[in-house]
Amino acid sequence: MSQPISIKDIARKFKCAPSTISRALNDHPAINIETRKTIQEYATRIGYQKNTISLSLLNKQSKTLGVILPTMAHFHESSMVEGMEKILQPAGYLLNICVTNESHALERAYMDRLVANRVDAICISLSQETYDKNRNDHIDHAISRALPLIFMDRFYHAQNLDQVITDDYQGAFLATEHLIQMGCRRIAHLHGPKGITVSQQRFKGYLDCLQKYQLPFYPELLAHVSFSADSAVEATMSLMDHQPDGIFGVNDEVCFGAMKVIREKNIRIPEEIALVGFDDIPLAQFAYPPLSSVSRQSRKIGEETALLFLAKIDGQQENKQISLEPQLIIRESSKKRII
Amino acid sequence: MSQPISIKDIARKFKCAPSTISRALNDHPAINIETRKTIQEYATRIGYQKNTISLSLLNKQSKTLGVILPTMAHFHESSMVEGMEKILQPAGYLLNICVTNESHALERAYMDRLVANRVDAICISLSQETYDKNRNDHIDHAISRALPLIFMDRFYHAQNLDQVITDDYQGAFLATEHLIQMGCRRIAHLHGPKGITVSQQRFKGYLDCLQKYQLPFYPELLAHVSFSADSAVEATMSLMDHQPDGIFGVNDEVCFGAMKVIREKNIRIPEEIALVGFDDIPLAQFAYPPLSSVSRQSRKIGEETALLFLAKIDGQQENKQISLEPQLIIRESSKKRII
DNA sequence: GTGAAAGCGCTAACAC
DNA sequence: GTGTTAGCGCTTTCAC
Repeated sequence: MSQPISIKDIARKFKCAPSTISRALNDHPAINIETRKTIQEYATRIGYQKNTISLSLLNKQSKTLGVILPTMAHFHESSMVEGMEKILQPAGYLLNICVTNESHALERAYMDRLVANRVDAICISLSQETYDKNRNDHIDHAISRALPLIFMDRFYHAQNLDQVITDDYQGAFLATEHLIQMGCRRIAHLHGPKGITVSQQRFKGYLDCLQKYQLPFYPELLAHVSFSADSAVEATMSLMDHQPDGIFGVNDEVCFGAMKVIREKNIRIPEEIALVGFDDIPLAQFAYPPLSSVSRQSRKIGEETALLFLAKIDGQQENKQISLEPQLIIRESSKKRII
Repeated sequence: MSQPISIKDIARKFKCAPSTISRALNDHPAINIETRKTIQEYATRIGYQKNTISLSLLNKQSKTLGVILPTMAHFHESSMVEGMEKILQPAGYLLNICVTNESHALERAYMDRLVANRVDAICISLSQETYDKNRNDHIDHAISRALPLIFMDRFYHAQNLDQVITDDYQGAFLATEHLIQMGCRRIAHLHGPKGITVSQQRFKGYLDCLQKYQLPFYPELLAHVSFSADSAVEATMSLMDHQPDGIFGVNDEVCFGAMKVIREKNIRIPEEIALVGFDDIPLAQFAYPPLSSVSRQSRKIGEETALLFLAKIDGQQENKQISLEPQLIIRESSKKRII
């Protein structure tokens, strides 16, 4: 493996000092303009690439962000990443992406590694295990390091930190309210994994909305699922014994699972059971029937996170909590024809 | 922003040389076992984290891989990444993920940046524009640098390089053959974006299969789509004028789009039109009716890429082409009841 | 206008 | 068993 070309190699070629080459390549005005051009040309020709590692060491900034995510294989997470890249690529930043698979141990390990790598900030969506076990020392540790830490999507209970989240509570409220307005009176909820804030907030929004409209909460109309369509099959089956006339699912995938079960029982959607999901994945409108959903602007979460980071390194001191408004998208799965 | 603790700080504390601290932290046998323990304990207590940047500079390896992808928001790509992480995290590698959005310019920019960052290898899934414009100098340049370069998923036409791909041709052949065996005689194809190898290979598999079974190829049964469900709507509409009795879609998303159009025309699936997609995304089995699909083991592509990289840095010289077998998953969307 | 030297944080070869 | 020194690739201050 041939060694990459260094500034010294070029200096030897031109019989001058490395510092001259450095200046020339950085367009330093002190260097003779012609010498500059010649050197720059030569450098590109032989394929010289600055070693940014040495610069990181020197400048104490790596121009790299750490991103820790519980998973990657959902539209929501990958959209967040795309949103971040959109803003950060032009700003010269690279992303170190780490998938924890909801494991606390991996989250810790990645956190340490990112710190060791001297990333300029860490953007994190906490793993379920971290919530479950309530083991936050790695988080507190990072905070005490004065390493910018931005919570994306899933928030962390602590005095004002930097966070960019969607208002899951409000989104759930909107979804439930819509079902009520469509005439549903026995609204079931496919509850996400316990302990995850996202699940809790959506459940809370659902509950509070029922209460506001003075509808009773039936515990038998609650079923737990993970975030997959698969997990919703059994859960929906169990709900079917209790005649729901509406279902609010913790995300769109579980609604796809529920719809399959409902169709197979020859129950009509939305006439007999109306459905609303969450996330508004691209396939939601291609469900049968097209699935109503709460959009949480996944891409925007990524963009806002990136902008928040840029503001921070630009000297912004105070921490900021950004909460994005969810948007209810109404499609056939919930359009009961009522007066 | 408080400076991170360095080995020098610890040395000052213990009134000894930095090298002693370095040795102690690395469990060097020469150091008194007790001193070692004391120093290690102290280091963890005050939250010392080795600066891996300086190590990268020293060892000329960054323990980081560059991953360049055209997009991130599809099951296939994000699964590949998850597969890579699964293998590479335990091996101590971090991933620099770059999304090109199918843009050649971004691909170049990212490539340069990754080289400048001295990543230990680059795993790339080429952008459409790179194929279209046939501008490969950035690729050739990387190759000439002796920087390990692994082509994932979308391959590069050149003498034996390292590549991990799925046999798209065979997958398409299987899908088409299955439709023929189900009695389809006028099989339409939703052709992916022009120029992309994946699209071309699938089209070729479809064509060759028709030929093998001596079925004519009807140009009017070909429609072009991007990889989204949305793009398939118009394309499928245009196909409907030509009475296809089967559709092979370039991926599952476009089949979701096609199915919506077909359902709205009250045409029965699979009786009148049978469908087969590609990728076997998790939602395929929750389509209405459940969608047959060719699985291309996305996660495994990532795993194999990671393993190939590990083998390479372990000294394996020859380049390797790994082609993963696609698997046809038959569901209701293509199960015509025939004798 | 250009060179020499120091230093970012760490390790390893070489002393003692 | 521990200290000294050099050096990874680059920039920058200070000379000249």
